[in-house]
Amino acid sequence: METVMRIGELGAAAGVDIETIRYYEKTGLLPDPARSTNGYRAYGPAHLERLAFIRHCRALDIPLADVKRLLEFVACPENDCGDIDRLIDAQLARVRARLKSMQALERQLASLRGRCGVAHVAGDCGILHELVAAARGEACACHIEGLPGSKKAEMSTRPSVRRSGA
Amino acid sequence: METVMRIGELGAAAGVDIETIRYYEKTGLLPDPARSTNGYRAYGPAHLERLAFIRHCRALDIPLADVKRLLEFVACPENDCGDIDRLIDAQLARVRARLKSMQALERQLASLRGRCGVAHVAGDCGILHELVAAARGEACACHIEGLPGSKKAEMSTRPSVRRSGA
DNA sequence: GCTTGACTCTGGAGTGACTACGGGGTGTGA
DNA sequence: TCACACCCCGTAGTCACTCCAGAGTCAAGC
Repeated sequence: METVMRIGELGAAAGVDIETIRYYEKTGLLPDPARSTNGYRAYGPAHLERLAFIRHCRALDIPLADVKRLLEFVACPENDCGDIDRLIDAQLARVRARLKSMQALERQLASLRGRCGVAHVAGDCGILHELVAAARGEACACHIEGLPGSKKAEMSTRPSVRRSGA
Repeated sequence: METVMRIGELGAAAGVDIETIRYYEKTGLLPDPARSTNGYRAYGPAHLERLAFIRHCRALDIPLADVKRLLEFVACPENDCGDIDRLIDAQLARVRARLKSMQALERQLASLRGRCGVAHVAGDCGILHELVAAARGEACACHIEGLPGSKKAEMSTRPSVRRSGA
């Protein structure tokens, strides 16, 4: 059976960019594969399984450092798994906190968007007025209920953005 | 009136780290301030207002590039504000998409966590079993309803993590 | 006058998880 | 022989900060 794959095939099989695969290798998440005579990486099914595991964890937003720890548990099933519990708990807590602030965010933006329906001049734009007023600390529709970011809410002095995942 | 602030005072007034202020200056979001004879930055109330505006936008998870555009609208109120609408709409769409996937994520993790209650050995850990099975593409409790990351959901081949904001 | 400590300056590097690029080598079908 | 797709490697860029080293400034206390 020809279970040996080159990097492009592995990537296609797992739905992962080849640059990402090389990145995982470089950072020690994927073991160095064998090489064909021409120097091409030669992967087997074990690599595919491991890569799929990593991507599943990443889909769960588990940081690579934690994925690494989980992989160690997979490799050493005799270890105590209390750490796994704690790891997942911590991840769940992170996600829930983030979720809460995202929901607040959504309410704020939805409220903001309602301010400006028709095309006109920026000087009259309700959105812009609202943003400026909010920055001044005046009462604004989107800060009705002590939302994160109002000035120093419990969540973060440090908001964070990702570029749109599309 | 002594409305002139040094960077530390501005930071304290706006609740922003001074490194962040310098970063905003370097990237052109905040104009270069005047300097005292000793070379220290000297800020006025306009800087504080602008900084507060930026932070409010960032609390709404608006990327700095978009904040820059909003600031241009603030500076030129005679411009057409249709772009503001679109900008906020796009931001709202981003946030809603992200929210949806976060909710799915939360369900997945919560379901995962339920698999392993008592401390034992990793080889028997339900969480680990579930993760491995899911990576294999087998039916798993957390993928009941076509969630992102299952293999190539509409959302992203590219999950993304932030370190916990605490 | 000297020290201490808090504050400021600059430039540069590090973070996480990729993503992109440049310049080359390899393999295959026409 | 050629085009073209694939692969190699190393490096740099992305975003929004965050941290650091090494140096200068300034007021208060001794």
